Amino acid sequence: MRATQKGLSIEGVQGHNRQVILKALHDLGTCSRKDISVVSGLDQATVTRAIGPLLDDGIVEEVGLVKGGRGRRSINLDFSAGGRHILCLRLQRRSFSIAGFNLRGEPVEPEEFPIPRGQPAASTFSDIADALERRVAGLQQIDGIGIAVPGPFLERDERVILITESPEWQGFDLIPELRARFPNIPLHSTHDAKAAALTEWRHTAHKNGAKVLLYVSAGQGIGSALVVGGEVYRGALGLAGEMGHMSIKVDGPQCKCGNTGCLEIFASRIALLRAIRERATARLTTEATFSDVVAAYADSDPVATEEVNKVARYLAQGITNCINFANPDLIVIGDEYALLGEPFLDAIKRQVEKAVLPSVYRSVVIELSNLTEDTVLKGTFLDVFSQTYLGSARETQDKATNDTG
Amino acid sequence: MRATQKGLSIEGVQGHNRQVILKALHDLGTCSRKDISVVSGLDQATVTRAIGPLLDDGIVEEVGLVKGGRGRRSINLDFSAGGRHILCLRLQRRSFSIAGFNLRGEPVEPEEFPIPRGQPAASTFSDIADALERRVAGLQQIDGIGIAVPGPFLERDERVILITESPEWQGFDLIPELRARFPNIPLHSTHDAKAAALTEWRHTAHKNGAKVLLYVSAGQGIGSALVVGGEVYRGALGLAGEMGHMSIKVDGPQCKCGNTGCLEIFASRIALLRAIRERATARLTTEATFSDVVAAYADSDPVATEEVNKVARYLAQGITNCINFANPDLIVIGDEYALLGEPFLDAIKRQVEKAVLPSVYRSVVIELSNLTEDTVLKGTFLDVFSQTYLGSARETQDKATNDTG
DNA sequence: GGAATTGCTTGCAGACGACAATGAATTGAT
DNA sequence: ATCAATTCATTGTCGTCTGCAAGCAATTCC
Repeated sequence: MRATQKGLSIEGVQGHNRQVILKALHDLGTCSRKDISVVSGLDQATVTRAIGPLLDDGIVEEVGLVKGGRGRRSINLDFSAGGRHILCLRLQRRSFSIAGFNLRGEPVEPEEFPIPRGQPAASTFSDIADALERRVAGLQQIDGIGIAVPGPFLERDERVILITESPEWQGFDLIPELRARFPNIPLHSTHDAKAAALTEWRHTAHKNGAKVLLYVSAGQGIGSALVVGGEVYRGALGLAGEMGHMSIKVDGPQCKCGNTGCLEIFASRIALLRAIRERATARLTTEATFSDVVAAYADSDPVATEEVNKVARYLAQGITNCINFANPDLIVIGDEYALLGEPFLDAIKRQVEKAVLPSVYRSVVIELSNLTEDTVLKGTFLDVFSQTYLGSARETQDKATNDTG
Repeated sequence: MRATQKGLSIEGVQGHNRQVILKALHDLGTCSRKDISVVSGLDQATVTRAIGPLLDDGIVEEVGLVKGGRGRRSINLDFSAGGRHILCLRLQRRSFSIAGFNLRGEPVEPEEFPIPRGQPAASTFSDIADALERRVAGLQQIDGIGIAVPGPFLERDERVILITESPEWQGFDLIPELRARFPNIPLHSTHDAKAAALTEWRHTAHKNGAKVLLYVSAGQGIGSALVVGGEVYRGALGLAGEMGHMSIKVDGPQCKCGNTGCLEIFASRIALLRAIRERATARLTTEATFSDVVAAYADSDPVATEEVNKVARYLAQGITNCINFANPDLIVIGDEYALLGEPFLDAIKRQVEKAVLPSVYRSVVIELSNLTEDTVLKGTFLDVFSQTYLGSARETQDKATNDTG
């Protein structure tokens, strides 16, 4: 961190305050100039003057008058619903999803495309690029493209370094290729768990007043992300959050990553299904899917209960470790495992309660995600949106700041 | 994080830029107005105008002319060496240390006082308060007091929640008591590993260009702290960094903290000595101390080598987990274990190399601390200094901002 | 000793936000 | 129905602060 913080010139103040105002609008949602004035501490006049150009630029719009109260009704503001959009792509192992988002974060025509098994990266890339291209043509103005990729993702180099079970992408530089394809649109990439965490922050943590959110994405793999004060913690290379590869057993089995006893070996969906299929019963056969297990667990099937509880035990150990290291005050468990429901959550909570100091346990809330939208896609939008409009600098301070003023 | 960022008034700009300038001076060390102008991006004139009051207030002083070069010699600036001081206290289990620091971070007459074994907290408190009182009387002006405490420390409540092996302090509210004793001096408390990490950041990380430092304090206990861009990561309650209580063995022995298989059970000095004493030899008897082990390890004593290597294996596991979760680019191992030297470090590095992905291993530097000063005391100073002069807000934004302008 | 160089300081003008006053829209009491 | 009261938004004025440019200071090189 050599670069010292830059000083603020008098011109810089306006830009700074514009970002403050947009952040306030983003936090508050639909609100009046007065509201923004109050939370930002800026004068009403200053807010009015700052909003002006934002209206002209189609970033913010007036959305009618507020209802109740005495006196003049305030004019509600919100981010513009038309015109400017951010285009988001979520890459998964077997499919990819695309949606446009208006500046309010409302998705426009989300679509999902399958990726044929074993299809080479170049073909998939071509499918993706074509789908994006169609969207670019269809939307009025694209202010940014966001891409969420699975697995350990070296943000610095914008390269996925290992997608377990999916070697196709190895060596294919997706992000730079896409950037070359859309050279005029700022393109941001992120890790899917980090994106989902951001959505969870916005919808859950923020209203609880949480300061540090640990999001655990539990499903095929075990990923996680830490959100501190609204910003995702990325680490030096953007690799932070590989909770699945924290060992919970120093002398445990070898993992593909090189480590031994990784949480993922014990607690991923793959591990759970393997364990259950080994004990195949009439209900849960050797062909049992995760949905089958969810249903069986809900019905208190003994094998499902036992194996899911084992997973809960392991996951709780991983969570306990993260609590001791990162001290979050909210933990949200998302992805497929959220489907296991409250009994699963309770099993985790009971174990965590045993394993951390009482004063710490009291200070942390553990929940299952209950969002229905695609949190990864939405989080990808939030990431691009923050960087584009709210000035969340993610080090690579583009010199070509797109002139919003 | 309900509070939205505050906007900047035109007057606020000056204050903001003053902090930017002081940060630049803090980062650069002795330097000229021109140097500050360059790194901060502010006009030389602005720097000159900002420095004026700082000189008057005795925060900064001119320290002679710079040597080489053509043209007019620049006037070197540095923080003032006299006048203003910060008083720091480091509380340990068996002793406490006190030192004044001038604003350059140079300690003034460090002293260490023993804490008699079993002495009740009230008596120790009285000793501490008296010793501080003498310093307050002796130094010209005290701008702040910093206190570093060992063990899990609930910063929000300013209470130590569990000092292993030292129950005396349990229930005694040291920090509030001290604050009551020195009501006119801002008092800041921190966890010792976090303080040491700050010192390590300043002396090691900063010049390597590291972005995320993981400091591991390995000795009687295993603590740690993460420093991100110069700021210590504290978590929601200030409890972050309890690496010693991350489990490396889900089915391991029970720890006092409630968890099972905590790293501290396997890798603390206490564990190491117990293991060695159980295998007592002529050289390493049942009375062997840590120093004995260090000496024996240096001489390649087989028992010492074997047991220390075991500890290295465990510690490496903990470090690996932290790498996967926090993705630091520099790891410094400090406290007593640093005395074990390069062979110990190499053992750790070999193990970590096996357990993390190659591209990750290449991106992280692992070192032993080689600082000779008391890093905790110095870090306590840095913490208070940052909050007092550089505006590092640690949430509790005192309304009574002491007027430095 | 003068030109060139480099760093610090001063004069001036422009930008911007706070404050106060005005305008706009609405409620409720007379 | 009309007028005070209320509340939000907008406009005018003023003071502050920074950047720019010129000037001053100190030093080297010719």
